[in-house]
Amino acid sequence: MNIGAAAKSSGLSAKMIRHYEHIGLLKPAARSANGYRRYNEQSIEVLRFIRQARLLGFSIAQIDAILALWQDPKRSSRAVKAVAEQHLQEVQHKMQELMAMQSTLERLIHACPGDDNPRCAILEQLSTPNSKNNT
Amino acid sequence: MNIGAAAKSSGLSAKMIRHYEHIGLLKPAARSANGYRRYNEQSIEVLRFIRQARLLGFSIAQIDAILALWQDPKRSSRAVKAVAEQHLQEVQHKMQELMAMQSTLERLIHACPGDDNPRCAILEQLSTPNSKNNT
DNA sequence: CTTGACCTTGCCCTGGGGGTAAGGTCAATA
DNA sequence: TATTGACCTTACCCCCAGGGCAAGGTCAAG
Repeated sequence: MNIGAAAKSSGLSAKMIRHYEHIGLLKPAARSANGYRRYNEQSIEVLRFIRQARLLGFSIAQIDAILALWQDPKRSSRAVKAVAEQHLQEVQHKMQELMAMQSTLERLIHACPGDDNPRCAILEQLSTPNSKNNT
Repeated sequence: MNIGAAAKSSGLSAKMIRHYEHIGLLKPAARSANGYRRYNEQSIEVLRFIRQARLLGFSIAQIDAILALWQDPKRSSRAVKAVAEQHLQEVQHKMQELMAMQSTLERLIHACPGDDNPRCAILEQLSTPNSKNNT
């Protein structure tokens, strides 16, 4: 399997696969006589694993850790869980930031008439930095 | 006022102020005889405006648009509202992605024993790409 | 006169790749 | 046989929104 087929089969792009190899997330792929990267079923499984982890929002560094655990038969599920919990906390932190933005934005949008007049609650809030962004 | 005082007074960093000038979000600041950037009360207001908008998550491009509207007495609040609504949609879109990640992560973390054994629901999910990520 | 706090520009770094260039390879087709 | 088109290779710059650091200029106080 060349990189295109590996990409199609894993759901990653060829660019991502090369990138992951370049930054050390993947071991350098074996090469054919013509220099093409070669992939087998085992490497496809790894690529799919990475794709699933990316879809869940894990960072490359976290995937590096989880991947090592995955391939370590002496791992503890505790170690895996710890990475996932850390990622969950990051996700929840970002969600809270977004929720705060959302509620402020909704309030401002509601308070802005949205007509032909220049008067606009959004601009007024942005130009008065002393308020406390309540909902 | 030099850039350090302007930074302190606006809540931005000096680096951000230079960056905003470099990318054209800010008009080039006036310079003192020694080459230092000079800021007055008007420019501080602009910097504060930008900071408030960044805190709400607006992109630089969006701030560029809102800033132009802010300084245009013939603006319509409709135009401002449109930018805010677009940003709100982006925020909500990201929130939905994060919420999907969150529920899947919570489910997997719950299903992972977190003990000394290698068996781990998280790894099992990541290595089986055919599931549909239900809550 | 020197120290320390400013300021200047310029360059590389972050994450996670996308886009494109310039060129090599391979199988099928005219 | 020649050529076309789909692959593959490396290498470079780009995105966002700056952070960090270097090397050097400037200014006021001690």
